Amino acid sequence: MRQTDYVILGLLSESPLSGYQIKKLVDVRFKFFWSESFGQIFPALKSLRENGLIEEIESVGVLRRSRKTYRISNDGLNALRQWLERPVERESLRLELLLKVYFSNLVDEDVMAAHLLRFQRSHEQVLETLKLFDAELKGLINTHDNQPNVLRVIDFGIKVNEAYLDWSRETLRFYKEGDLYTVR
Amino acid sequence: MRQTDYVILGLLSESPLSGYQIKKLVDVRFKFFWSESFGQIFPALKSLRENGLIEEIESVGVLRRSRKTYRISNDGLNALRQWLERPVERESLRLELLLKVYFSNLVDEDVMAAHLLRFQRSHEQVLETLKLFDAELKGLINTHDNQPNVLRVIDFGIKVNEAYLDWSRETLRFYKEGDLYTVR
DNA sequence: CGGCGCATGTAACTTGTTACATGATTCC
DNA sequence: GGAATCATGTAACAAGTTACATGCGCCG
Repeated sequence: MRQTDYVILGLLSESPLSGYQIKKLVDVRFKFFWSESFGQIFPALKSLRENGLIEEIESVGVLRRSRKTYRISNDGLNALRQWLERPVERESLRLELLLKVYFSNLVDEDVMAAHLLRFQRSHEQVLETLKLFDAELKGLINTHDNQPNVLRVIDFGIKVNEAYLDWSRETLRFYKEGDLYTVR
Repeated sequence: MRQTDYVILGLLSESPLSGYQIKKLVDVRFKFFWSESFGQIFPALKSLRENGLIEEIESVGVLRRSRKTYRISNDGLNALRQWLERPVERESLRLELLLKVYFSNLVDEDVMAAHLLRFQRSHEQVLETLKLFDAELKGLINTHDNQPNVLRVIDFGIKVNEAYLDWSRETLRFYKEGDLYTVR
């Protein structure tokens, strides 16, 4: 079982979904700390189904396009619970930007400032989105029963992105007023 | 050219190193935002050498074990500079823990508290190490000319890990006193 | 009727990890 | 002499991305 499998099981534990919908949900909800591609999702759905952890259901109701909708099975729910209980094994952060900062004595400070500015803008964007989600969720009282968990996840995003922005503002200053540091 | 190639070129731009030493340096200096395995480093060294970006040199001086030492070539230095100037393309964060928090309404709160505690302890450790580095680097005045850049990288680590810890303390409280939230 | 968004899927590729094989050297 | 560490390397595998093929349905 891959991590992708558990992401899928988790999302299906809330409601039945199609592969396409799963991809969209991951892109929206998990954007700042996770990603999945179609190339991972569809094969995973296939194998989950073969192992009886999910089932294909008829898309009832509205006349939908050709869309396969899946729901989680009891076995699937058990597998999900077991995974949730196991200690977290993977955590990865890879920031090319920090590599460039580390070696930045080899390039012009303006170039680095441009890198930093892109980083800053992109995380300002992320932060803004997270704050919107946060406000939205706090607005409606207890619609979903996992709402408080979701708030914890969003709060992580907010705190970390604020730290990113703090750092990038300082670092931008460092590159722009570089002379103050090097010339004394 | 893979990212691994540039990491190697960057480190070799400071001083000649062997594959094993490169691995150790990455583990120590880049630990909190990057990693490389032997399976990436050795093949990369081979191809960098074939393309003339690095050269094998004689391990002069001390009677060393069988160790191949490499130094960067002019072409290598140019390639490194060009990469440093190109916009950052990759940035990835994958936190299984947040996935589990998101779906944590399906498991016991004690289980989640245990996950959180492990996360917290591991990042306390990282933070401590970073603060030691920081103090050490600030102690000696201008030994390396890229020292200020390195301090910027360390500062990133400190800020982000502090944010992690802030969040994990809050979240731990949330799971431990869960009743306050759900029962009202 | 053309383009866009919805929708599923696969193949090729790149990237990254793990396990293993091998052997030298140092330290106790 | 045996364990730990230094050191290089490969093979197999796992994970992840990208590009592509295909086709439906809706809207202007």
